Amino acid sequence: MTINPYDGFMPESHPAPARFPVAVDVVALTVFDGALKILLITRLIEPFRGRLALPGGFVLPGEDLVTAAGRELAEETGVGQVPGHLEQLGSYGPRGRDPRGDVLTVAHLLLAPNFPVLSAGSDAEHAAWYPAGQVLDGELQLAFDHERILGDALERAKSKLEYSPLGAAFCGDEFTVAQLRAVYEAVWGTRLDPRNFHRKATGTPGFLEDTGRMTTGDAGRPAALFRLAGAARPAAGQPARAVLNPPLMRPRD
Amino acid sequence: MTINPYDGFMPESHPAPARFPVAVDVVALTVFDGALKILLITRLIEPFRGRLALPGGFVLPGEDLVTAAGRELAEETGVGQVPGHLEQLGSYGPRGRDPRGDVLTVAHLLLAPNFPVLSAGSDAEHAAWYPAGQVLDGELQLAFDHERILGDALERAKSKLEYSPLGAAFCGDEFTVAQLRAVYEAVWGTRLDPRNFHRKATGTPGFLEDTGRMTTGDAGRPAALFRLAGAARPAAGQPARAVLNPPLMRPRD
DNA sequence: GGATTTATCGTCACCTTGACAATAACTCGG
DNA sequence: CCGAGTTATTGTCAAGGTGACGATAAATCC
Repeated sequence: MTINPYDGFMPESHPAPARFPVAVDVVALTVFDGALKILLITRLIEPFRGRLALPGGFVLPGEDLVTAAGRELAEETGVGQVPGHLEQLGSYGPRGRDPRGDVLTVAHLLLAPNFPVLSAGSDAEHAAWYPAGQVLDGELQLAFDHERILGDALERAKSKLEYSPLGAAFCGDEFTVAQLRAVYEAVWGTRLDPRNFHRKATGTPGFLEDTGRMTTGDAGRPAALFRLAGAARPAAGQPARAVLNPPLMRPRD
Repeated sequence: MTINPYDGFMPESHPAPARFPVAVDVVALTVFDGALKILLITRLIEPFRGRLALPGGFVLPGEDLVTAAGRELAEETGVGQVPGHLEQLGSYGPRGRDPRGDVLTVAHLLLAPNFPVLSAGSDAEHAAWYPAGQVLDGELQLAFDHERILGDALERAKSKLEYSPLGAAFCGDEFTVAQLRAVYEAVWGTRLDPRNFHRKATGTPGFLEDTGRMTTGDAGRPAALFRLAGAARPAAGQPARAVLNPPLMRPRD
């Protein structure tokens, strides 16, 4: 009699389920210096030693997917807590993506304000922000199928900005309309008319909430500080929030 | 010395990755009799014996996710080939969704024309179409976390109709504007003005293509038959197609 | 043949958007 | 302190899309 905690998976005439290593990867995006940045680590072990890769790792027994994604992020950047909006992107594999064998990976998308990355201290890898454009241009090559995942992540991010308030996830708690616009411009890779953007952002009910405070010290006229309105703020981790309706469409050509 | 084909996953100081059974589930949707239907099987084995569930099963060694989803669909319905648009929905678990232990499941979404289901012949389960509304109303209870998955699938389907041409995936190769409208009405659960829908559907460049043929025999004036335009047709399985721009938004209240 | 049914074309008021003018309110360099 | 420069914000206007709904076309049903 073998000892098998999963005997229950083998009722009459059913084959035992195959078991796969399951990984989580995180496409962490942020915006600063007017450009969209992605968090990448330099692999110090084979395979793809020396190559840049998405932060990630294997799901541990007893972990859920989001838990594992948050843990990997924390381990490889030194942040104490997930600093923005984390959502599942999609699953890849298990075939043909890891030379060591079949691995299923569940990719996640993090939209966060710029947060400091402790590349020192993490034992295994250097983490740093890289311009997303350099990856797409082929200037930077990623390990595994991470370029494909990044491509999907960028498309998801672009479309999220259209119909959800998640652009604000790139900003801090309080931000100006111009800062929010800079996010849209960086993610979409286009320029937006400041006046029309201002009208749409402030005119959409349930999107922005005026804090009553203003910026000071910057060049030019002070700007009003906004925060995400309560209706648009993510409720305790769960549901991606309601809709920007009608959407704020990115220019198509 | 143990025999372990995945030794490569254990470089210095890294723990061996946990391995999970990986399942695929399929939320297959179709529209007929003016209502949105979902394909469900009656479970003949524990757990949840006798309960309705999404068709699905474990990923076999050497399979990819979509492959496995297509195979399960074929096994449990008798169809020879995936009859519509199949895409990944998202992954659930691995914790707390199967009483036998941790199982990761990758849910898929199938949007298909009504196809006949061979409930006889499949050895393990009865498959049949059920009104999606009955599940949401609580009249039908599903096994595992399948109600949650169904909820996510319906939301995805609703939003896909807004900005993608995939509503046509519910229709056959050729269809009338009214048939397409019936799809939208069933999925969204709303009535749409036939005249405005007609204007939008036929007026959107790259969406519909007039076949030149007409319906005959039905009550009322004959309708023109359309097909999905080349630009909107899915190219050889891969990319979900371009955008319905501006979108065809569902009425929000 | 007239009633009914369904498809399709038009009209009109309203709203949103893109382009862009005009001010407002600050910093900066002298 | 002053004008120049910079950024924020408020408007204006025309074009295009949408919702509501009238009118007509072309079949089936009795």
